[in-house]
Amino acid sequence: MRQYQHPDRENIALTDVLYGLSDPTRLQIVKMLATKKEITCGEFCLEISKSTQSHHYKVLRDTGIMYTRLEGTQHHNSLRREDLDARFPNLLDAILNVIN
Amino acid sequence: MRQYQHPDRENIALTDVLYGLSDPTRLQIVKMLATKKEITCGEFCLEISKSTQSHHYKVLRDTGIMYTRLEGTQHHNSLRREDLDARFPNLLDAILNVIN
DNA sequence: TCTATTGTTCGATTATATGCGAACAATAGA
DNA sequence: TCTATTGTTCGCATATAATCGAACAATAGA
Repeated sequence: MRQYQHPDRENIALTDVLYGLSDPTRLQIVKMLATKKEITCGEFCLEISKSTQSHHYKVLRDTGIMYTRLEGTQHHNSLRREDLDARFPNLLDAILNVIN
Repeated sequence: MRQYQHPDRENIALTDVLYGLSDPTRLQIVKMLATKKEITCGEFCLEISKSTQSHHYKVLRDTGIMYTRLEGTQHHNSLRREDLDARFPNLLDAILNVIN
């Protein structure tokens, strides 16, 4: 693979984003993404198989939540905060601020 | 049936709410609920079968998004705005304010 | 008591989602 | 060139979701 297809900002759909965030593992990933500029896949330290991790990364990319930049063998992931804030003001903050 | 089981405020889970709102039909229902105090099932005027409607109502009740009050043969539905705002400040507003 | 109204539940079908191991692809570095 | 590292894709199994028609339950009103 050379590069990923990330949806343009205007093509990010609310229901897709809500779906993307409705899985506990993916919400956990997003919370971690919110704390740093970029995180590589390995740094998430998830206790699930690599293929399942890849599945969740793909969902997050496809729904427009996460951006993945390739550099060598590593994938640097970041939260698409500006795009999400522009499309859905306050949504991400409201979700990230929830105390469990 | 006599009455429905609605989750208590403290048992409403973020991922459940996000899942509940991630379906276009359910999001549409919630948007309508936000415009009135109560809406009966029939008043939603959805173009899907009654059984599918009931399924979505059940999801919205089970996830803590909607409250259903029985009165005669009609079910009066309302958005659990106070409970949702208390659990997840600004979340509902952020979602309802999205312009499509 | 009978009938219409309102909405749910049941049973089935089809579609999506989640999860895993194994195989694969791309790159970095020895 | 060979090997280790990083992460994806494939193929499959299982679970969950969405949808429908038909049957059912509860109530209101004639």
